[in-house]
Amino acid sequence: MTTAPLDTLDLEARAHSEHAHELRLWLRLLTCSQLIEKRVRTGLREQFDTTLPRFDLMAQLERHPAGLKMKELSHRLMVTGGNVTGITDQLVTEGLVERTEVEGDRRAFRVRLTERGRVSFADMAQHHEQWIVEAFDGLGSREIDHLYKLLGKVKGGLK
Amino acid sequence: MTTAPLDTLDLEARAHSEHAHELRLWLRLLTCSQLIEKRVRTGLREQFDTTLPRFDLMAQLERHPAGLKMKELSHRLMVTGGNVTGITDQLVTEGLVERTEVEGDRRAFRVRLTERGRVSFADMAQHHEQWIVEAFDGLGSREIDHLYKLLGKVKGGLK
DNA sequence: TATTGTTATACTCTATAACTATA
DNA sequence: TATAGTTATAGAGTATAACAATA
Repeated sequence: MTTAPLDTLDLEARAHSEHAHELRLWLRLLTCSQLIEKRVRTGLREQFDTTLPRFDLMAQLERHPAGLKMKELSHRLMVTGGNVTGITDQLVTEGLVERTEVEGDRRAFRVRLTERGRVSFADMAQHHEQWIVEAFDGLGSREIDHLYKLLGKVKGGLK
Repeated sequence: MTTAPLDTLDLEARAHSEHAHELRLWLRLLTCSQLIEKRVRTGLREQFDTTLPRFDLMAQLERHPAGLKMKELSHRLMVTGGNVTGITDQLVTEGLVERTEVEGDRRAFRVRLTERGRVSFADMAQHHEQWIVEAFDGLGSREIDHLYKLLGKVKGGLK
């Protein structure tokens, strides 16, 4: 049984009612996520003059060297198409990604990293990894695994 | 031991490298958080024509009937002062919160819910709770507790 | 007709820094 | 001098809807 803190100094000061456990869990999940995300955003901005959505887009492309269509990117990044166009435009301007033709469908593009984009991403990813490792510093590897599995159950229920 | 999925359709397609476990955990945490947050934002917008930051501010005030100073709100909501002023202004205009004087310090205000704000918040909070309960539907109460504790460790390491 | 992607628009949230008033 | 709060600004991120080109 978990005992509720009487009060805290952040978002978690919100839980009450009969479903207090679910609410507290959500607020803590949100707080953790926001704190880590804030650290990542700050790092990306200060050290690489870029943003999280741009990093995320490049990360998707790094996993798919052949490239991804705009619509696929939109789906994976969980944002609407117009936004992907905007972010892609920026990255194209900076020479980090490129639009290539899709044979058989002249409406679509396949977006992929340029060589420069790959080099740039590798550099950022290395630092990004460090920030994340630091964020979970307090957990042992079994706890990391366990947390991963529990969140998998959450994620599965959300689909 | 957790086995990495070969590929997924969302942000989690990003993990690699020697610290793959930490990275995967972060991406899953982020995905869960984003999905739930998206549901909450959509619900607040569609059913109450409001936003998450506004809801969060009101939630803080509901926990502190005597009111909170702008600076305290800023700290608890993890945003800078200017933003709190903006959101508070909106809520004051709509008659949901009010600024009251702090005796002994004429620079400061104490912001608190109006009666109308309390009623409005209670309504929103009820629906909000439902969305959250649904989000964790797949978990048993012991898993909820366990997840809460593990995230507590994460949170503790971030401070 | 449906789909891919772009454009245009508007709005929310955010950080930063300069500013006012008070301590 | 320091602190509480506001104002002004600029930028990031988002959703929506109308649009063009192609399927």
